[in-house]
Amino acid sequence: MTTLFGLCDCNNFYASCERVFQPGLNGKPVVVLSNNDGCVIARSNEAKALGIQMGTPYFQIRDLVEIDEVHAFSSNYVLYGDMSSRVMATLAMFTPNIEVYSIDESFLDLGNFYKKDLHQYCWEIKNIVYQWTGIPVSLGVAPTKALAKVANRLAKKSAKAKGVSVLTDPYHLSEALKATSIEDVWGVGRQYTKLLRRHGVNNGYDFTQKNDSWVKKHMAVVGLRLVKELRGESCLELDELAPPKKGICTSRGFGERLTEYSQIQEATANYAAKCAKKLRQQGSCARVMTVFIQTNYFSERDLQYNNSRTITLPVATNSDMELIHYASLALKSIYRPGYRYKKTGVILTEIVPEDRIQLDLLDKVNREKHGSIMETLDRLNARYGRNAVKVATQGFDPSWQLKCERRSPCYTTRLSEIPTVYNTL
DNA sequence: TCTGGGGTCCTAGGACCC
DNA sequence: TCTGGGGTCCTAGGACCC
Repeated sequence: MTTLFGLCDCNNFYASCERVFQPGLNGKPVVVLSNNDGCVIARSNEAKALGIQMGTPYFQIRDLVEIDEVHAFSSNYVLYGDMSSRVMATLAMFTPNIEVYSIDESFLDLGNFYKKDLHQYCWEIKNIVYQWTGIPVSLGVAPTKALAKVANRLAKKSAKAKGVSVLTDPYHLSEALKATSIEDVWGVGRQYTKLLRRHGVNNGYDFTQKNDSWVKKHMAVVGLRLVKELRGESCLELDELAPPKKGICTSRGFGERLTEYSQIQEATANYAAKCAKKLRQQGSCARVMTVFIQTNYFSERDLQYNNSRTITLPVATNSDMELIHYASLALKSIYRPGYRYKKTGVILTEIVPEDRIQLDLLDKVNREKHGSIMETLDRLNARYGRNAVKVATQGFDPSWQLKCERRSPCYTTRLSEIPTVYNTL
């Protein structure tokens, strides 16, 4: 059976989302900033043309923003998540099988579409997605996932392609690989680029000429799979159902440096609650929790302190109350006064389906009650907005909150301003 | 002053067991 | 004190992705 994959990628996704609701910014340089307005994580083509690099610290371009040369937005993940769902739902109409690979990318199974005029079909997809969502996309089509990545990159870069590139015949495929620098190949990061260049591999085509045992020796089985994919042998299937996550992490830098335990505890409680919500969304519970705290490692002036604490819970859980309780205990054991803290985080592992948790005979928690409280809480928050209802430990102190001075409104989802608080456990 | 956050997979090496 | 091999499990660390 011959395989054929499409890779659909939203162009400059976050920047495009912002522009959908401010069409006046079309044709102008737009950037989206990371949490805390730290650095640039998305750029419109015009911003790229100005030479703004991915990861540029915001303060280095602030002057341009202040004279309106560049339009900057704080990241608004609620908006991007919702726009993403719209794009993916539209794509799903064009193929029976789709793998949502990331917030802005999907693989499409086009295995049954060999007979179609693929070029024409891709244009249709691209146009409909734009018409229905306002998001411009690029499409690459090829016999394997790794080659679809190559095709997609070409679709975006080449002036001739204008956003669609179909690579099915061997000549086009090897030309495309020759035109792809080795560091632009999917799965080849900084370390492997150095290694491969040392061995005379400068582009995707050179890589396909290396023999299997050399690749296996230096890049393990992952590298071997990749090189086979680039030669046209499909090794990576389409994964339609995202498997449940094996680790869940919520961590963020604070808007300002914090020194007080109470402030850091409040932030940590909120991250624990966020993790609990992610667990409930995928129908799982977690048994092991790690809490960490860090000072600012960029600062040469500050005393540095990093520590973490991992605890195993008596029974796997996804309750806000319980996870906040243990997160506070863990934090208390590693918090030391006298430091200016920058960041904390909560990591959950040993994740199990919620209907298969091992109960403990000595368990004192009323799990049924916790379950129904969480269900009610999720319902209220879905209706009245994020954190309309929360555990008291999560508090009201804004000092740890993210800096996001340039956030756009959540145009597509509802938010409420009414806070209600309960406290239990 | 100001530098993101959240994941996956693989491997090597140590501890431990028979 | 020296003499072995083979298996499993766990952890830390490294590589990558968006």
